[in-house]
Amino acid sequence: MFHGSSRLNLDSKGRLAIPAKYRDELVVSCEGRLVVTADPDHCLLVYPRQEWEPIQKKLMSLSSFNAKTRALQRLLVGYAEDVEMDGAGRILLPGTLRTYAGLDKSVVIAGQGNRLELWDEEKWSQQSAMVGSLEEDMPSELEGFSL
Amino acid sequence: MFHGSSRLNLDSKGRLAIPAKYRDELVVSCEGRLVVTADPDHCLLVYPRQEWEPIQKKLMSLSSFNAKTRALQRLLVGYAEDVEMDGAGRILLPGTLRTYAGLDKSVVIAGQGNRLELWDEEKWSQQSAMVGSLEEDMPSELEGFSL
DNA sequence: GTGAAAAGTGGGTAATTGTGGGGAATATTT
DNA sequence: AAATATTCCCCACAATTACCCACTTTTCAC
Repeated sequence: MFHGSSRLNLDSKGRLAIPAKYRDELVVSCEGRLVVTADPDHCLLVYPRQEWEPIQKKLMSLSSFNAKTRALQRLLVGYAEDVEMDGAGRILLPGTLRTYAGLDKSVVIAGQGNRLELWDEEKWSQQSAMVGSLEEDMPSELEGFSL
Repeated sequence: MFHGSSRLNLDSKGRLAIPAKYRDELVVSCEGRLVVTADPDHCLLVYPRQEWEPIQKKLMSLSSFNAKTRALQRLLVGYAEDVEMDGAGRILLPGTLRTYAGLDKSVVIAGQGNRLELWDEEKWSQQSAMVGSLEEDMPSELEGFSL
């Protein structure tokens, strides 16, 4: 399970050096074979390959006759790219994904359980600020849940 | 299962170079024999031939006494064309289909499980943006589903 | 503090992939 | 039958990517 975040830079070729704290786990769990895809909130999701596969399967098994579902399938599956870590523990982020998430240089990588998330630094700050007032409009799932 | 997308150009003759990452799979699964057809969302669908056949069978087995069904049959089956990859891994897109999907030069090809989708670049961006507010009106199928 | 190891950074080169077009062969139209 | 357009097969150039090596900075042990 991934957690914690780091601020780091993409290099001039659009490569991302995976922080050492995640690297070992990734090598063990999937030999550096990852899937990167787009998230509706305009960040990128990074999964070990075998974590991703059931998700894609599930997604594509949904009915095609609902516009929201189709849009979700197209986004998540359509953007999902296989990538592999190079000898130095880096991955090359495909241009389409970099564009989608507005990543240029300064990014934040954050562990989120079974996946990592990749944010443009600016967007990450806004996102952090957005939690705001937790009191209102919390979904009912959270009834009785305490931190 | 296909996934991931590329931005590429049709050449002046209306040919599409299938990206290398899909090419091998297509050669293995159907020796480059494909079926291209129209999608209600004004993109094109590209199936390996043996993936398409059961879909067409299923479609034509539906009752003809429903206007929506008839429209769907006419679109999908009526536009379906056989195409083959040439030596360089390219397919020639029939003019009718190119017109239907509004493809001129800049297109996006996206893997969607058992098929590929072909979009005019502009339309693809709009489509990506459409996921928008995930919170509202998600189909009940997605209850309890998490990424 | 000093040295050794690990992590982060940058770039060169070769191979693969994407793109464009020439021209022969085939089909379509007049 | 001639003229026109379409499709196919080929080659050539351009762009991108994979793979490798080298250097700098940080971290940690002693």
